[in-house]
Amino acid sequence: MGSTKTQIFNNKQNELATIFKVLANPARIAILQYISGQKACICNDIVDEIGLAQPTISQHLKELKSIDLIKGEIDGKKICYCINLEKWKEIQDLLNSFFDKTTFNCC
Amino acid sequence: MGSTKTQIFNNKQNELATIFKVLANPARIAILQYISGQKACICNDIVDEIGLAQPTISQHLKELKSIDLIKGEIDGKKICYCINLEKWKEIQDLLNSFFDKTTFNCC
DNA sequence: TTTGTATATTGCAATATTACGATATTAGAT
DNA sequence: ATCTAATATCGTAATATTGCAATATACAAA
Repeated sequence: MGSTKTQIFNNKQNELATIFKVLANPARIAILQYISGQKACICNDIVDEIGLAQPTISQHLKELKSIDLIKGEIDGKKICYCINLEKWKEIQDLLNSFFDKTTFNCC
Repeated sequence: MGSTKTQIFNNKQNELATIFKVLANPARIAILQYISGQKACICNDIVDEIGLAQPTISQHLKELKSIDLIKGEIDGKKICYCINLEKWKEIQDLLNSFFDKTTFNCC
């Protein structure tokens, strides 16, 4: 008890929930907005910008990476984090198809 | 420590995160899909359909109601839950505007 | 090769979420 | 009035998430 019963749902439902979960945090929203507005995206800049401790930011970046929403290119001792545009669009389409399919109403 | 530091983020970011959080559960996804495909949407039907206990479903419905994603009309001793189409579209637009604004890339 | 800087990982405390049994509430049926 | 069915609420156990200090790693510069 306590954990989500993923076994009783189908893959699509679990996948959607996972995507929503990654986005369900204001720090991660803020990180995505910040990354997408910058040319050079370094973790330490994000730390200064967002106002959370460096390990916390690093953890959030890891979660964003877990669904390939961002990608990090190593650049010397820094890492340049970028939006993964391809995946970004793919997820937007997936969410829209969820919203479009679930629109039929009963009342 | 432990709870999200909502104070350091702006209203839009927190609002988006809250919406994503409500959607970040396969049971709630399944409930939305089920409700939208039915004409008469009663909680007990949902319990049978989803396979979670009645109090659990009731709690999930409450969370969906908390952002007005669904509305429940009392019908005798039953309650007819329906997608709130207006809010549904509003949220879809909000998410799309987030995805569209955050698309600019650095790499 | 030591030093400094950027980022990741670990471990842990605080808090939130998920699920459900027990119980309450509400309303129609008997 | 009492019974029954549908739904909500309460209380609680299990698990997940958030955030951070401490520490590790990786690399460039001195």
